[in-house]
Amino acid sequence: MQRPIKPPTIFDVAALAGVSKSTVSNVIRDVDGVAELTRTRVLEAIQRLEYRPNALARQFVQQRTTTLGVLVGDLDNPFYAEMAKLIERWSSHHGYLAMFCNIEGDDELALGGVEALLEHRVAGIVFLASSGRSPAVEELLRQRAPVVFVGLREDWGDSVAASDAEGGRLATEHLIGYGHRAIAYLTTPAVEQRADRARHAGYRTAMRRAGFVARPPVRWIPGHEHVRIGGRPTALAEILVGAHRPTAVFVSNDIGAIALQEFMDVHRLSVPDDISLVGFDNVSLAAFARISLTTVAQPLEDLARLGVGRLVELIERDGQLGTGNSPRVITVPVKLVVRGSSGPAPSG
Amino acid sequence: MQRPIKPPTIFDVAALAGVSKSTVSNVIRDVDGVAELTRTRVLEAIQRLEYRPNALARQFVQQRTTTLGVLVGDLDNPFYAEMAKLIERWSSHHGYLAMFCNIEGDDELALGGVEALLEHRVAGIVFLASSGRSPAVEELLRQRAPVVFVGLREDWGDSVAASDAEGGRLATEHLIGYGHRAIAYLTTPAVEQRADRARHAGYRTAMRRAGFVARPPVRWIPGHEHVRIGGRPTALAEILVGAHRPTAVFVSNDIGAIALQEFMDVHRLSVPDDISLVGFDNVSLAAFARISLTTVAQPLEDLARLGVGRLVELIERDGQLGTGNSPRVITVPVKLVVRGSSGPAPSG
DNA sequence: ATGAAAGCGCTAACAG
DNA sequence: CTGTTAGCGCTTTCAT
Repeated sequence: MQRPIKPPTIFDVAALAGVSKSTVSNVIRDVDGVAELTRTRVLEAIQRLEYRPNALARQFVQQRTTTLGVLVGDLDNPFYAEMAKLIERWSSHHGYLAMFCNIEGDDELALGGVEALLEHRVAGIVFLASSGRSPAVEELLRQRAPVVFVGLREDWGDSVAASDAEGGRLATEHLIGYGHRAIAYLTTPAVEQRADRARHAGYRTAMRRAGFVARPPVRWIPGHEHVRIGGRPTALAEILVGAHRPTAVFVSNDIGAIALQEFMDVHRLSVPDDISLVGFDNVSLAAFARISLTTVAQPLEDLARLGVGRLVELIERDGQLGTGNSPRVITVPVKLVVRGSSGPAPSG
Repeated sequence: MQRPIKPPTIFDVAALAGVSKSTVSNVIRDVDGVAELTRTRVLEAIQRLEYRPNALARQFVQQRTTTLGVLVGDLDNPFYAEMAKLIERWSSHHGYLAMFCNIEGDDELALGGVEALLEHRVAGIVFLASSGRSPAVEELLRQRAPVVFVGLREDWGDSVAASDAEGGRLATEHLIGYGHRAIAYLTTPAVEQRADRARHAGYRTAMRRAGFVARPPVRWIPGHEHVRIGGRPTALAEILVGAHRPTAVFVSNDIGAIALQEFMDVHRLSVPDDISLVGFDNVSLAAFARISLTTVAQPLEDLARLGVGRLVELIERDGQLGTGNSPRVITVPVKLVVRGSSGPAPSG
């Protein structure tokens, strides 16, 4: 473990092989027009020295990197963890290395993260979470790094996301089909604003079509005892048992739904007998027998593949996306996965 | 969104401020001995141009980066996801950016990941999972990147890990305290070999002390219907109901334990009435009412803090860790968290 | 088919 | 206190 000695450079290889740097470079980059004999000699020298090209130098001179920046909402949330993994996989599939910044819903962190990524001259940035406010936005726009939003929408960049509104509608219609009419929509900060609104819009559509009254979103931070409706704080327990209590709740994300289920468990309320629950995302957790959450499945695989694909496209056919181009919006379909957390409305 | 135009360089700033590059550099690096007036002028120019130092160039010339490579076992596993998040947090706390490689238990991927990290001249590497085989090992050793293993041990580098053996002992003693004597040890590939062995050793210690017979590890890949004991494949279901069935199982990791719980649920076996379960890790999931897994808690926060701390130490006081130094091994304590998945042994 | 040479943006001596 | 200069390792014309 003797580190002080510096790694060999292209020059060392050239010397050992008895050729010039350029020739070595040509061999490395696999340009043709190198004599077979020379090539072998160089390759041998590379082996002997355990030469490893300095990506820094290469990227520096080429003025472009093969690194993608990824802004993640919160790796503790399995939805993000699963997405992050897939993004990484597709990045490396395209020959890019992924650099993650976990922003934990914190705008400061997000800004710092973007800053760092930009300084490292990442070739592009994947947003798995929006920074909420816009400073980072402006940074990026002007700092001209290609950007793609995956799993959410922003109007200043390309995005690949599921059809949230349709998901909301499907979830709600499913509950309506079970005879529910007092259906609430509950959301948590883990969901991006846009997605949240779209899911609620889908919910409203379904309710309206069925002739039921749509309620405003119930905002909950899992772990807290109270929620907000409009601006008004109310005890969550009260909402679940009060006079206007819903017989079903559509929750904007699985982790939120599971947390709510947990809350109900603790308060001795039955799912789905007292209240049916439907989530959104279909994280792997949702499939466990003990959780068995009915949910709207997002095609994670597609989101990642299309998202990274689009970003790489932007990067590689570089800048000429005419100034005024409106962002490309890609939508992938969702589908309902019915499990045990939803059931018939109590008769009465 | 007009990207073609190149970002401003230190030279542009110098020109605008009417000073030399060095002066700008001095301002940026905050070396003292720059006239207040000059500094302001430079700062202004930086603002006006939205200049952002090129980390690539800086790192290139300094011959050192502020990037840490992280090899993650599998982000789908909440244990790794949680660790990854904490590693990232502590990295950035020390001024380093984290680059993740998700290796999904695949040696090829691991090797490729290490290769890429090395080419990017990362300042150091955190292993959250070992590469299993040793090629990557040799690479690194000779390529001299400081390395630290977090949550596992390897004999060729520093490590920060929980006291696995003690954890195994605690878990087993807990079960023994409940009157169990037919206790099995079950493990899955999600756990590193060393950790696995140490946890099993702890189990054996406890069993021996109590005068019970320790069994060889049951190896299970969650999702599969059969397991291996020694080399012999057997149906998992059979093991759980057969004549020699255990009344308690200590599982080497939470995700495995939860999967086993799931398996039992599906097969209509009760936890803990038929079989008690104890896991290892204490992932956040384990605390859910519906899971309620008794487990051995690893202090994730400490692991991450100490691991990154040690790595940074190695990096910053650079090479002189005498050639023959045996690796520094840091051990953090574990503690048992008792929940509902363990209970008294059936009387009989 | 190979080599020579000019930089990429920045830092770090060293002069002034 | 500020400017000059010599690289860092590599790619990329352009000659040979």
